[in-house]
Amino acid sequence: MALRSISTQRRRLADEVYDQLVTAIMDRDIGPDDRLVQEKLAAEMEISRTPVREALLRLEKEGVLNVANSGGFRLAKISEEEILELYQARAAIEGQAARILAARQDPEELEALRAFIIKAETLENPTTRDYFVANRSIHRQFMDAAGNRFLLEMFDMIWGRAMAFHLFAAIEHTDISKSLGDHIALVDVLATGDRAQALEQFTAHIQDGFDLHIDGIRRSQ
Amino acid sequence: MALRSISTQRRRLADEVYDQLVTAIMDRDIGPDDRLVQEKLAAEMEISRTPVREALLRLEKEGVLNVANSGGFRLAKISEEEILELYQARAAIEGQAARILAARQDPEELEALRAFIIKAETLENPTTRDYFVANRSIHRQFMDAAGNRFLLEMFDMIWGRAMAFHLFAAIEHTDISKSLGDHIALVDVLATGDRAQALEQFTAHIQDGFDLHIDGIRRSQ
DNA sequence: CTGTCAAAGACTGTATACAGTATCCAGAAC
DNA sequence: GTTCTGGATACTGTATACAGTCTTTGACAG
Repeated sequence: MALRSISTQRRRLADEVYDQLVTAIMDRDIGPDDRLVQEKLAAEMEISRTPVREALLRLEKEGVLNVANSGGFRLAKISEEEILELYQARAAIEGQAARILAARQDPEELEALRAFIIKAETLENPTTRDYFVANRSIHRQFMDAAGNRFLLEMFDMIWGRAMAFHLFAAIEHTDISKSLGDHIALVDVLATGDRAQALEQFTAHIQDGFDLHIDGIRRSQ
Repeated sequence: MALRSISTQRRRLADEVYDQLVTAIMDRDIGPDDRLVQEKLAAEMEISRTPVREALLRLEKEGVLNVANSGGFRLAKISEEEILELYQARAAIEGQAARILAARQDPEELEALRAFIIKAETLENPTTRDYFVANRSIHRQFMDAAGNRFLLEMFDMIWGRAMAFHLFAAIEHTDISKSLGDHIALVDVLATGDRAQALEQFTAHIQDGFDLHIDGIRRSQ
């Protein structure tokens, strides 16, 4: 008998702090004007500075936070330029996953993807955030299926940063049914086995997202 | 006029430790059997445990180190499977950069790349490591030219990990002149402006690297 | 009113101390 | 001889203490 270890990885306080900060940022509890100071956060959370410091430095290395010149950390700003770069990076990562999946062309796998998409997009009265979460989970599922841990890691990095930057708050909640058609079409192109075409279509899909995004930003200004 | 800040970022002791560990790994001063213990390293470097801990945790998060079950950190092992994934990720990142460069098709930029390649490959009695470094710097130059900071970040992540894993030690020192032709040909395809073709050729170039690599590993066993 | 200098304050980085947990070993029990 | 069980050991995570640096502010000189 081989029992799995109960907790594969010890949970550190720093991880807890990290998670709390991330959700706080996503929930807009932390805004661009807030200054995050180690001592204050530690006091607030009733722990010592050490784990707080660790979490803050991690977020800084990930590009989510910047050191403020007067000490403390601030939310990093993102420019329109950087948004474009983020989408370009997405296209690179997810396009490659598409190539891999198209080359493999595993019918079972593709069927599972279809099922996943339909399930994920069955939302009642979805908010913008619901839509975002569903969209992300669908795209992540493609990545997961491709089975390359580095690509997956980069995917999470990109989307994590996007969330941190409230990047999708500007997106109008688009028609789900249209999007569903899009995602299913992505599976269809994988089924053809044409790698170049798969890449192209994924890239185009992401490009659509970008256009929508920029449009949303422009209109919200 | 926009003057750059003198010291963009304060240098922390942890960074120093990190760098030392990375070079030690690359120089094989740290092998797969060594156990890295915070206290011992700290004592050896005559500093406290805090910055050492920080550096070790960073390397762990980057996948270079693993926590050993008996405490301390060990070099992470990499499988042949993971090497493939690493190359796939490379293809994704660098292929996208190629698309960007081909789309831009800036003659000056391409000329600069050519010059860089020729300069970088002018090596006398190069060792395997010299070759590796030159190759890396050439590829990085392409990425740099593409001008996407996320792609560049991922590039560094991938190559950093590759170095940490001694991934290129197995590669026989191949004929530089052949490789030079290859790299110049990469610039040529960018000059045509054909994005799909550019992607294809970069991917093929990286595939060649992979084949060589696997071959090297197989032969060294 | 403006510019300069000094002192205070705020925060960080580093060191050290403390507590908890997992591992390993020795000796007892069978 | 093998297996179990304490206890010592080793190492980490967290807290706290200390020292240095950067910013800001206030007073004074021009």
